[in-house]
Amino acid sequence: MLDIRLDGRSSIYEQIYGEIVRLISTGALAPDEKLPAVRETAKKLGINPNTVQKAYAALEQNGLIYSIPAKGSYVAGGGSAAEKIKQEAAAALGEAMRKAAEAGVSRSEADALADGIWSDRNNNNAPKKGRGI
Amino acid sequence: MLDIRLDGRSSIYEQIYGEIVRLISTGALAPDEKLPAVRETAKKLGINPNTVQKAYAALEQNGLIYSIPAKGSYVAGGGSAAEKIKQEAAAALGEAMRKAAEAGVSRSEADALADGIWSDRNNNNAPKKGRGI
DNA sequence: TAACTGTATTAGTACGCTTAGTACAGTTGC
DNA sequence: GCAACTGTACTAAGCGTACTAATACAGTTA
Repeated sequence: MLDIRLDGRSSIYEQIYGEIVRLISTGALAPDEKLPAVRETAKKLGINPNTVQKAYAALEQNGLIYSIPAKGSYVAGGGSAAEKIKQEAAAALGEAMRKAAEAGVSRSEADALADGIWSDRNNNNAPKKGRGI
Repeated sequence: MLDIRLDGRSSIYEQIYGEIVRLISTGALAPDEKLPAVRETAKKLGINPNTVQKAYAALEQNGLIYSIPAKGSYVAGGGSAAEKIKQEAAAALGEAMRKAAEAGVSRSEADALADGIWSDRNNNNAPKKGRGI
């Protein structure tokens, strides 16, 4: 399930955290779906179970998963996990916009960037506002 | 010149780095203007000169300033420093947009965020594109 | 020559990441 | 009931890195 390559770009537990976040946000992990066990993941990746447990604990602390002792860890139900991830991403986006504006990036330049991200062919949700961003 | 408060939000040299970046991007430090000496800044802040030197070295490595041994450190000329800062901010903005889109943030939601940042009263540069963002 | 400049070296300290070992309590399936 | 699984907790150690400091060096300037 987890497709994690232990390259050195960040710490192991952060990679596990990010990979699970990605799987949740893309829908690959559905709400209330069971995550692989701590020991199983550790064995598959050839790392210490404590490292995986650290990632799971961080996920639970952020409300993205919930764990039941002696049963397993599960994706937070009701879509709340994906919603939290989305809210955090939106907050980070706002912060990046603020810094960009401070550095002199104009709105039309931000427009051009967004054009490349939210390309028209995939823009199938949420109606446009009158004047645009 | 440098208005730096050594609060614990980040390391000292990073705060010095960020403060100089801010001064350059806002135009408070003009191209080819001389920066305060390493020892002078260190003395004013009550820290070790090496800490200031580390910030200056990072700034030079990123092309934002240039240093001449035994003379001083200067803001990169021709506006290239401010341009670099702007480019980096734009790159960071694009990355935040990519992550936000992956997490499910719609374009109209990004629109709303941008409305709060690039508010109309300050939008005095760069013409709008037809369709917006 | 004296006072300044940036630069380099070395070292101490602190912190984070990871591993390892051990243990506990609860659930599940036979 | 028992064995095998589950998450959880704790301590200890090794390792690498980040940060800061103390010191010394070499070059420029007046």
